[in-house]
Amino acid sequence: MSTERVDLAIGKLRSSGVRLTPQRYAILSFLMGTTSHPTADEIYRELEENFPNMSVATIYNNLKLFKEAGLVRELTFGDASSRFDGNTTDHYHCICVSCQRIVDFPYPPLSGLEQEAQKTTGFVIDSHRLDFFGVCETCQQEKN
Amino acid sequence: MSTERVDLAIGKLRSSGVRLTPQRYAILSFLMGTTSHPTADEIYRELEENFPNMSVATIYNNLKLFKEAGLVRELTFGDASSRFDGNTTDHYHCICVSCQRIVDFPYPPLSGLEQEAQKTTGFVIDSHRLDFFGVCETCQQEKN
DNA sequence: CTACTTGCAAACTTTTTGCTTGCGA
DNA sequence: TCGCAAGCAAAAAGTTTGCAAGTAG
Repeated sequence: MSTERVDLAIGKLRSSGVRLTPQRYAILSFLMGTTSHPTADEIYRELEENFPNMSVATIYNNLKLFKEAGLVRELTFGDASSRFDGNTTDHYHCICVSCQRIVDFPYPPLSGLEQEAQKTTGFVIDSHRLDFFGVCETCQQEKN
Repeated sequence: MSTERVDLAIGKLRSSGVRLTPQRYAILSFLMGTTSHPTADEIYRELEENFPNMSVATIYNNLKLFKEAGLVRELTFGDASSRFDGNTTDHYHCICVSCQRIVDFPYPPLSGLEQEAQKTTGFVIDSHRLDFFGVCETCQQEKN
């Protein structure tokens, strides 16, 4: 992918006093350039080659920073570590219960349902998350 | 709440060779009788009074058992430990981003959307989870 | 130059596991 | 009695924190 979106995001960060370091750039650009929804550890191993001395703490620090800046989303499931999604456009997720793969499901947000939930519960809702669980195509074939 | 639903659930368990112990019964009946979506530790502290010697491992073992039997659902969020829901009827959740409270939002399942996701992603979907994030009524008032 | 960041290691939290004793059926 | 379950403690896994040294702006 082009570096444009990454540079734009980094620019946004820098305007609020955040510094640009090679590690930070690498983490963000890896996340924004993949649809694999990696764990912190997967990011760590991916970047290890280029940053042999990088520590996991740096990964976590930056993921937290990106999350707070709204550049990245954290996805958690019961039986595993958090996964991170550098795609913040509208979409939901399908999770394979067999191989844990996460696949994007692009779909317009359920705004009507948010309003419904507001009415029913009295909450002021500002976001929602929808995950589907099932078996991916690859794992379906392996069953044969 | 009445113990009927609990007894029914326990009966279902027992028919598959699972024994009824006082701890097991207490954990399940507490979960089925609350809408507070407690963590394992909260369950532990709640039952501590009646079972001073109970260990956390017992809580976890039983929660796992209940989950596998479909009597209980596990809810996970990024920044905290798992929460457990003894209500397995159709509903979604609203999570307060301020006080972390979880409130049920009864709503018929989005079966149409499951089919849509199947078509788009090639998954065979068998369930989904929908969470709304926002501010609950109590926390809205505290802001004033 | 001076904070912000990194790297490192230790600490912490949550959950799981191994093993012995206890107890439900 | 027999085998599942509880209790206990230690281990595992993921994430956070404190601090010294490095570096971006």
